[in-house]
Amino acid sequence: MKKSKDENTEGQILDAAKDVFQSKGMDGARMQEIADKAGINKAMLHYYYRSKQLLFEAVFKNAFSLLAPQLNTILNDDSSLEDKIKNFTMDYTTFMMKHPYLPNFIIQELNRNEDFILKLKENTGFPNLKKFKEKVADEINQGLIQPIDADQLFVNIIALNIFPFLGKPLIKAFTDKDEKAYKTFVEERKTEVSNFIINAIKKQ
Amino acid sequence: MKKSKDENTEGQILDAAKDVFQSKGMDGARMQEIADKAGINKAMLHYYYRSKQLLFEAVFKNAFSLLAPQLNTILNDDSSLEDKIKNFTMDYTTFMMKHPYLPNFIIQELNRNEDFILKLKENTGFPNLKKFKEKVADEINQGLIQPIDADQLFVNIIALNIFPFLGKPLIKAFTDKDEKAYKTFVEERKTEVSNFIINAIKKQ
DNA sequence: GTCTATAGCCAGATAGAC
DNA sequence: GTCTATCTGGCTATAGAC
Repeated sequence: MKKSKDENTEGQILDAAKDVFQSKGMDGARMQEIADKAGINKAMLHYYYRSKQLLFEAVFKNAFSLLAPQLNTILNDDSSLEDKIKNFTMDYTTFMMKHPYLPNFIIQELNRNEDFILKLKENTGFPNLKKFKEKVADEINQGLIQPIDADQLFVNIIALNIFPFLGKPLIKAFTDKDEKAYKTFVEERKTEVSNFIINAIKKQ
Repeated sequence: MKKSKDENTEGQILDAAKDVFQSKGMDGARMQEIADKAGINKAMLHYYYRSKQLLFEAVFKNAFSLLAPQLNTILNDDSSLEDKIKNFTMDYTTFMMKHPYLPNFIIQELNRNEDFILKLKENTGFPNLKKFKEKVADEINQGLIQPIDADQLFVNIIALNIFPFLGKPLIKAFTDKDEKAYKTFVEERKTEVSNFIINAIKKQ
């Protein structure tokens, strides 16, 4: 059975809570709205998750554990930097178009409570840049790419990929795009962004 | 007199509200906290701004009007693209290091209420890409830079500049930096980012 | 496990004295 | 203009019947 989550109350609550927390944030979310969306009453939320805070943490960890594996494309496989960048840009953008609230939710709640990330770092599977740094050093030594700090490159890559989803309303307003034009714009970034990055770092 | 804002109650309230709204957001902010910070009582907030919503809008418009002129560096002066990019990256990063809450506040509240940007667009002085697009087309025709869609380039530029402030907790965690190392990292981006962009677009 | 009813609290907003 | 006191409503959380 695939849909076991939808079949029990606990899973229905988590699904509903995900929707509400991701669109309204911790402070803006209402337990009543979560209950309504899950098709049960408020008392059940506390029966299963004890408090709003704990329910929120369950949703947040779930969201983060969905996002972290995406980073492994670029951090931990053995392909060339060029392939890493191409694959990551393609996969990440595709993934985000399916989960548009995710980046903003993560970013926002981490800014609201910076200690929260400490809990995440304790978990196994928290993204690690070691292998990526080695690869960058390696390709610089081989003369394949220009010298660049690996941290800076990493931030550039995720900035170019994540920002279009964080700043969607801003981008739509500045570039005068409606929803449809914005979708096309993001779709084009699947190749645009990797070309841009590769041009920036490749040896002339 | 310079500090007229601090001398009257209305200005003190706006200053306090700015601090609280920008760090807690609309939903997380408490009128009591704003009153305490302004050194007056809750009743005065309503006397001057009528409601929480209106006080929030005053703060938001104020914040946006601080941000918008920054964009004019890149949009509306007459220098070359290369100079625009260099100057914008330098100025914007310097500015943001002084107002670290600003980008996250704007982005977050626009995502919470997408209609909000419509109110801003009515104002004169809302950033416009017309001149920037002409400049890009011009330099492509002259063979100075590679062909690129002006909207994509614009988003790349602001993504690389804004993201480090939006994703600060994430960056600190991924790259294992403490507050001091993060500051140095951002400082280095003042030149790093413009070099990166110029490499990406310049004719080989 | 699931429900209804309600406790208990805290927020935004207002009345009215000074 | 500024204050204290209070209203009113909405929220999280729980008690207790089934």
